[in-house]
Amino acid sequence: MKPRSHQQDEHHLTEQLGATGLRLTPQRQQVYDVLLHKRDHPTAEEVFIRAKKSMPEISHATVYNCLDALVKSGLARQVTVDRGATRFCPNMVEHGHFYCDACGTVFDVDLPPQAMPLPKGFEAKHFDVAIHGKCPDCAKKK
Amino acid sequence: MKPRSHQQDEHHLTEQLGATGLRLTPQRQQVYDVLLHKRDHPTAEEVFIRAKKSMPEISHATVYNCLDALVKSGLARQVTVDRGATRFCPNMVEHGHFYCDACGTVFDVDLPPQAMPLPKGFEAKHFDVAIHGKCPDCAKKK
DNA sequence: CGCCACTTTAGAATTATTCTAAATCTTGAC
DNA sequence: GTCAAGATTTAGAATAATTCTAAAGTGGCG
Repeated sequence: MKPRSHQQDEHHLTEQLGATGLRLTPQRQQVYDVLLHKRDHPTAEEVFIRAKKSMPEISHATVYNCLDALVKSGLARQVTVDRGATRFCPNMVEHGHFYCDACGTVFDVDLPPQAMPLPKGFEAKHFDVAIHGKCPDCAKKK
Repeated sequence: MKPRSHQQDEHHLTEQLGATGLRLTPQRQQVYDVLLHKRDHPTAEEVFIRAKKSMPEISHATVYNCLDALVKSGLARQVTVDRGATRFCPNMVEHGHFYCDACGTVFDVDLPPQAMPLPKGFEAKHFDVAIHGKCPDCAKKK
């Protein structure tokens, strides 16, 4: 993976947001940084808690707003693995999610290269693959 | 598809629930009937409203409880297509879901026959594929 | 400078789901 | 059959997740 300088990152963010008619704000930057920093598919609530550490005044609604902005402009994905809270992930490469029912960890998994065969007339914009089961560690412990 | 008599249905229900240590109750029967009757992937709330029509005393919590029971015993699937409410579907054949972002309809789509390639050690129990886009009707209208 | 559109904020409101405690029903042991 | 144990249902309260609202803040541009 190519490393990217902070300036390049910022430029990238501005570009992507701009293309959707949105601005780069300190809050959006911060929320995005949180996602990049620890890629453990945090919930909105977790992002809120982490973001507050370096930006204590940030509000709950802003985090939701920022996450929406990032998702809309293609900088993050929204991942739903179960009935609970929605999770977020900055990995934009086509991939699925494996949810371990035992420990709750969410893993990124590669998607098969060939596309999903859809009936004629359907226009797919986005695929969301969630796999439930046991991760190697928990499978062993069983 | 083979038609099944009501008695056979009931037997099937009892069997499936029994295997999970659950009983067949009138409420569970009713909730299952609702799912079978109109296969439009209703939310728990919608199931509740429909179930009340022929069983007015049924309670909110019971519908959730029954849906859980059906999902646990392999009689229904829980489908998450977006941030909103969870939906339910009695089609247990391996399939994915296409969600039309324009009209909100959820369609069942066949899944490619080959399995998802998982990294070594992972044990998959259940796949959940949600595809977002436009259904043929809405794609035309655009 | 000053307007206008975009954002953020705090907190209220809404929506979705789960919990609780009491009442009811089933089943199996006797 | 009768009774206790355990499962299930009920209404409503409680919690969790998300969205809305109104007011204040920010920034670029004529």
